[in-house]
Amino acid sequence: MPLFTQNTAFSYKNSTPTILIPPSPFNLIFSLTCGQIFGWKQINQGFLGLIQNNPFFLEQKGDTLALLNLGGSPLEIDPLQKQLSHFFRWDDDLKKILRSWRKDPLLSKTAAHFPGLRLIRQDPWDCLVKFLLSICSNIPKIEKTLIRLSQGAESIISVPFQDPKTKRCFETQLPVIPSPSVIASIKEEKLRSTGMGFRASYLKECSKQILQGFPLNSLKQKSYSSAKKELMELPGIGEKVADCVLLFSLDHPEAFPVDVWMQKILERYYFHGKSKTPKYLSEWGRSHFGNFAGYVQQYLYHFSRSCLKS
DNA sequence: TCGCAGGGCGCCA
DNA sequence: TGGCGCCCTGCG
Repeated sequence: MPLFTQNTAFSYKNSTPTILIPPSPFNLIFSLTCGQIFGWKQINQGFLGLIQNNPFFLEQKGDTLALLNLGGSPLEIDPLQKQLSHFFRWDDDLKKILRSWRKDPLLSKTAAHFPGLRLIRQDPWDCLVKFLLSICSNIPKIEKTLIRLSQGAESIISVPFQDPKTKRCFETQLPVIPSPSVIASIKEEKLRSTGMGFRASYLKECSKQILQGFPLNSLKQKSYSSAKKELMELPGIGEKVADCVLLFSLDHPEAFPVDVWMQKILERYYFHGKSKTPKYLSEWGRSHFGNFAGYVQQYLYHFSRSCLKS
């Protein structure tokens, strides 16, 4: 059985949203579609997804953010504001970060392309699982696997939704990542049958190690290099996945994940087309761009994928 | 039918 | 240290 099911179809138009004033600059669409997070469903200009396993519908209208809490229990505005602020890293001074890019023509260009793109602070276990599944994969495939995994673990959340334009009602399924203890108890063959293939052994072994006391959450308090070293001792976590988990969930905004898209744009614009290894580029990125190299990475990554496909 | 892909790993030179 | 094949799956 799903953990949570609404009795009546949720209609955005007939519901009263909570209005929040996000800091400027902030852009919901860029922040949720730039590739740093999986599992959010875009419905017209809004998004349906989970924050700390509670379902929300978010829609930005100019300088305000309309938010509908689709969870069972009502939430008060102050804790909600804090939750959103934490999730979207509204505590980062993005204006200051962007000002420091002025001397770099490429960064200035990307900042103009995606105004208000913010890093998101995800749950560490959630983030680790999703980036483990991203190894040699793509977003549609990852999302299918997440649905099957949470269906198998009976942790899926179903939200009936009425499209405000077409009036059509449909059920949206939002996958909740099963806990390490649940995943560790699932047979590897069953994990494989969700479509994750060879990643199943990585996921199961990571779950076991976390159950045995691997201090995932406390890596926030460690230095970037020692946190990364520890993370890479987990099976299936290499340079790139470790940097993604550090950047998107463990409060290390200096992390600089380098995948094929980042490699392409960095070699082209900073190394005159000369070939460099991902490890070299990741270290270069951190030392060249400094404490908030992760923001540079996200803007360059999104720019590379959106504008340099050819 | 086959090659490929938003890595990681183990093997080998 | 770097190059290579393999790992699952889905897609063109």
